[in-house]
Amino acid sequence: MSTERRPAETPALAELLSGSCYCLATRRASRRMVRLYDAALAEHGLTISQLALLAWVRYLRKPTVQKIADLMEMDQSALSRGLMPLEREGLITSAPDADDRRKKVLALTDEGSRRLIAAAEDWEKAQEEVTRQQEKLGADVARLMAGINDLAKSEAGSD
Amino acid sequence: MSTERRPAETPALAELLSGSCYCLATRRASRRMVRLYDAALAEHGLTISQLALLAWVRYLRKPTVQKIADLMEMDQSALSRGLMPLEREGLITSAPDADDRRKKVLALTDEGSRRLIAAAEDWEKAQEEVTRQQEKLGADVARLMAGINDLAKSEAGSD
DNA sequence: TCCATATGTATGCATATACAGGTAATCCCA
DNA sequence: TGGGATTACCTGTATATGCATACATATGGA
Repeated sequence: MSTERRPAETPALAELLSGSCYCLATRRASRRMVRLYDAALAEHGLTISQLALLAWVRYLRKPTVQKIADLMEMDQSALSRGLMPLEREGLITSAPDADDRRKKVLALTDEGSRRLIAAAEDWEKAQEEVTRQQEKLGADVARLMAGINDLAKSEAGSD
Repeated sequence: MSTERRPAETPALAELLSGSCYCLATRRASRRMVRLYDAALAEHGLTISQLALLAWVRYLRKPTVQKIADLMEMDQSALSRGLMPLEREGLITSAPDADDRRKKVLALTDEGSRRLIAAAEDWEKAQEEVTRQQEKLGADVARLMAGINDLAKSEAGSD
């Protein structure tokens, strides 16, 4: 009954490109955010990921690779690699946990602490800039954040 | 007047880790989405990025690297590299544009077209799965999409 | 026509990320 | 207490991304 149509005209493909793909839309937004925040932090020689990592190390009582990976909802191996430039630059040190020598316990160096504090100020500026953009865009983006936090729900552990 | 406090207790750092960083929240959501969609497409040997790229190549009249990069709001160099595995596997071919030999005009192979169509069905399933999750989460995530599309606004070109 | 400028791609380099597989350390139970 | 199962981490491999830069091609005046 339906008229013949080329597979190309699959509704799915049109939908995919129309901007309604949750994954592509989210990733596009992510790229945009990362560019903005990384630019704001560039003068400190840190990326937003690295800033978050430093912050977790400072925050946790006993920061280990797996612990932080869980909190950031990332693969442990990715986190492990992300550590390297920070150790290389002397912002972080590590040592095996005395209680469980499999675990690698991280710590900020003084320099790491300084960089973290300094960069956090510019992080704040980026954060405020997005807030201002939100105001221009209306309230939708406030709900956006609520939505993202529901969708990417991760129960922040206590330790 | 204010009591002394360690820099560590900078409000900014607490805010950063609390989940209210737009950038980190968006990226976390992105990672989650990509895992979901990539898993759905794995049997076709395609990632969500690659699927989108194939779809654009099929959609545009004269698909070039820069054109698609603009549409996907990505750096041209990233797109250029993303092309390589697809050309290597024979899903895409390329040739210089006769009118402007700087431009690289892309085209799907038959195999590329088949893979695209087949994978689009599983993309649809992932999309539906997210939709179902949204229903469980309430209406917030619908607004999430609206927000994302505002925030990551990109005017889709005509060509 | 010739050069300065602009545009389209590719490459070098660096981080971000995931999955698989390997090793060491721990745990737990028969 | 002797292993098998589990856990924590690392490394190999591959894609995803961006920035700076190098190159070739176009384009537009002078």
